[in-house]
Amino acid sequence: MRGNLFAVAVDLVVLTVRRAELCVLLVERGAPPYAGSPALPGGFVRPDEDLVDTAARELAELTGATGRAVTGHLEQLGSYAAPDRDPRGRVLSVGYVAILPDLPDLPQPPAGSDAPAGAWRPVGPLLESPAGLAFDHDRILADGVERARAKLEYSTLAASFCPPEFTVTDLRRVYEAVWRTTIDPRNFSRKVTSADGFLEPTAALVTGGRGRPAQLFRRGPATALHPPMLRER
Amino acid sequence: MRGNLFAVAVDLVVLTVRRAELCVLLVERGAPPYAGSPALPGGFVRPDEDLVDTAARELAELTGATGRAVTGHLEQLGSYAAPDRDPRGRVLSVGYVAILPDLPDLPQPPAGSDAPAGAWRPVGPLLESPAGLAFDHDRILADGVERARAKLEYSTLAASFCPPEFTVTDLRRVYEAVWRTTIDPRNFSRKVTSADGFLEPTAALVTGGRGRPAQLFRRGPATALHPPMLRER
DNA sequence: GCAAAAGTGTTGAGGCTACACCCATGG
DNA sequence: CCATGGGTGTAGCCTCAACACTTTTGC
Repeated sequence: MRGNLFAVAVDLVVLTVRRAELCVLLVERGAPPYAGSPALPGGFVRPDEDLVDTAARELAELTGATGRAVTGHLEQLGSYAAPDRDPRGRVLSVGYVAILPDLPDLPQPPAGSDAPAGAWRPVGPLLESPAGLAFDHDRILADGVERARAKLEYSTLAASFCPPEFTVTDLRRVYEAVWRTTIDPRNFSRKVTSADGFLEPTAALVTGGRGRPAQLFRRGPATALHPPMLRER
Repeated sequence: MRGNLFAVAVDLVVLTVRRAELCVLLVERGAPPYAGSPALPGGFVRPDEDLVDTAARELAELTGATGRAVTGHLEQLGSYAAPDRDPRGRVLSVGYVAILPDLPDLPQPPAGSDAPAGAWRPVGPLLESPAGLAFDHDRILADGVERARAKLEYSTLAASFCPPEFTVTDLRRVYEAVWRTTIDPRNFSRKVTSADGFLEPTAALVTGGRGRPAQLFRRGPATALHPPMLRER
């Protein structure tokens, strides 16, 4: 074994859709380096943790997920270990992407936690003028967003942005927000309801809005989407 | 910064196609743990290296790439850090996938190197009865092969398995070997030659085989493949 | 000539886009 | 009644799988 050792951290790209925009959860750094700068939430891997355990623990701390099973998605994005990425020394950061439904009560820090409050920020401005985030988090964020955009095409990941029960329009708004595009509602509806295992109808309808009530769906067992949803080129 | 530190290694899944089979480059471990077992080639990250630099250095040592620019592909696969994956202590391994054309002179160790000789092994038996490899390399291998299989669908990665100039049949044999399937040669030819930026024709033809001589191509500038190549389901 | 491999033409099935049209609700 | 959003029908376009057919070589 060699003498050059690394601290290993996990940083999270937590994504959701709020008000028709793709948003990421950022925290403000309280200590140097980059004190006061916005950053991706993260922390060091503990002695007996595997990477995904660290990611899940961090996510639970952020969302205050005590018991409430968050219906989201969590996957490894990649590792970042440029020699000068952290002035304190050699730190390898493993990025994870988390997808959550829009939980209205999320940005409140759990009472008694030492974690700083997180805040949802639209990703658009962050990606266009990437000057703000600490460390190399601008790049991790960009890679995470690109991963999510790509996976909408050929997987059922979009349902992870939605609450347990949702309408076809809710799902379409996810695609439109993440891809920053518009999709024909009628063709979209036909496509996702006929894709095997994507959506399972419930008995309920949504009333209260204008217009005809919409069918409510739960996500089905499929994870891959065949044929894929096509993004415009 | 915390006191629990990791050694960080890079392990390579080096893939090629030989005799119509997808093969991986394995080495034999010379020292404990797992002395004598086959393993993925790899090594520790040096103090001033970024991860991809370590991967490229390891690959160059394996291929004896002194000057000869290898035309292949190298990309990060993911990180593996289960607490008990290495009996010596806490080791995080970053997997990389490398794609090379079939270089007939590869398994010879470069003279004077301390690296053990690598040997090409077909991946089929390794994936079907995964008992042989050291550490968690069976899983890293499986993940690397799955990455390569998936990327053939929507990228021009297959050309990285070929020498600088190749025929449409060479390219088709790559798909057939990696996917373990058969593809109609006539439809395949039309598809890849009409895909924008995938193949650039050269003036040369290949003679010497039976049948009509084939057009030689170089790889074009495209990296994405639209529309994708479809795998049977 | 014959086998083998490269490459072109054609046809039918199915997915996609675009849009006309109908359904069900709130005001 | 009418605006609004949910959902179905359908026509034209494009891609794909399948396969007949032509081209060009080695033997």
